[in-house]
Amino acid sequence: MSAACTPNFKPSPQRSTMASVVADQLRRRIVTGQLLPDAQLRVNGLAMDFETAISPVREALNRLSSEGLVDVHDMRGFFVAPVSASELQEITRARCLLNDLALRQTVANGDEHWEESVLLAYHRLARAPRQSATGEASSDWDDAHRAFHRALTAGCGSRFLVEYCDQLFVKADRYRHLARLSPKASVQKRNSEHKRIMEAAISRNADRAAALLRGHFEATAELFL
Amino acid sequence: MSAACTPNFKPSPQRSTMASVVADQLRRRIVTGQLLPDAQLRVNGLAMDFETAISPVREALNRLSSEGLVDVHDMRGFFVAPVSASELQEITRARCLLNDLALRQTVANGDEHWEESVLLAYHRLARAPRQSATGEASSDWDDAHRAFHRALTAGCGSRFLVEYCDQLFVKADRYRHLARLSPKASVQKRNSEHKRIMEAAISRNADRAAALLRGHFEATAELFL
DNA sequence: GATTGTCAATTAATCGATTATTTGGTAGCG
DNA sequence: CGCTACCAAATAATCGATTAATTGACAATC
Repeated sequence: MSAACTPNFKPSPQRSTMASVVADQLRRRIVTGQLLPDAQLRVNGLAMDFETAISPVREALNRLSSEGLVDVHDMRGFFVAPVSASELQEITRARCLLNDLALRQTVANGDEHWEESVLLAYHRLARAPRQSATGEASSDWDDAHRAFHRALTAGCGSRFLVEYCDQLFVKADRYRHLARLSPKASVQKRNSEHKRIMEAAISRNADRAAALLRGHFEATAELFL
Repeated sequence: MSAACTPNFKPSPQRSTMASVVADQLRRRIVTGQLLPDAQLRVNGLAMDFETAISPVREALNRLSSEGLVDVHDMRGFFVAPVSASELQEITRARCLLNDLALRQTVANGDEHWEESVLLAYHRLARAPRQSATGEASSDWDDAHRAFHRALTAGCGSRFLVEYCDQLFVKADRYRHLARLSPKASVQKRNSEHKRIMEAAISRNADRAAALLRGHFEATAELFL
């Protein structure tokens, strides 16, 4: 809000660096599958695409490397992180374990504010169009989806647990997008799953919420496998 | 092994980049408390220290930023991540939760190879001198300590869970080092704790191992608080 | 006296060029 | 025919210099 209202006392200096912009863009492209697994990320080409020099691109790639979306091989360059069925199974397993843990803590400890934030996040998700007019996946929906899952676990009291669940969400979301790109992909409406999860969580039914969430994760993984 | 035996067919090209070396060095300095929390990391100064240019230093700092050891503020530079009692409590809590989970999975699933690796890691830890002749903390001991804790959870079958436990270990280890630097620090011998944890784990007593591990984490946190 | 505006010094971010390394192809050799 | 050594093109890593932003000191104003 402040940014929009501030009448630019300082002559609007760059709000963010080129490196940050490039990192955000590349992260999105990797997660949405625009950049395919194992693709080599040539610093020169990317610098031309983004109309910038190579240093900011390298900085961006170095950030993504610690997030696990990009692999660095010293003196050989940067590559989009590979995918595999076994990794997806590991991700799904870890998601089940960690989200189960977080959700139970949350259901036990969550306050009114948590309840409201889950309800709000669900509302926004349900309202967001899943694909844009052109049939492309909507990044608004993606964001709302992520925010909903984050809200679910956010009341657990451990920001690290929330953070790890979120990281796993992003990794799993990449697989979801990749599955969607495959020709035999079947687009399924599954918003009712989110609704049931929300209702179980808010009514403090930990066992039911955890089971639903687990099913939700496994169904997502099935799309790819 | 292969590196040592190879008679340098290629004229020994650089095995690693400057950026990787700097990143490793800085990580160690931050974790051991040589670089104090909130300290500003001036790229120019670091480049002179490491006798290199600013680009590799910036690359290293960008990698560390995604690991949570360094904070980047666009256009304001890089800073050593701050510490706080509340963060340590969150770290400890998350460690207890995740290691408990991992340890129970491991005790249920771990095979012979896992047992042997834990025994070996303990042996190396017990043998490593805790401080060098000059009284400085030994990085060998630190490495062995980390390897031991990693080995404990490594049999759980989820590489992500192992990874997250390891990340939390590093964060907690920074607090341990910082506590050690304080004048009123009391150096305690606590290797017997590791021994008991190992024994409980190998004898597949999940409850006992988990309880000991929890106590171990909380005792470590107490040093700082 | 506190607040705001200006300016120089400092430092961050970016750039273009240079150096070092890998890769892929080809010739020489067993 | 397969293997190794060599070379040239491609590309990764690094460097030094340039540009852009912030910080802190100081002056002007309310």
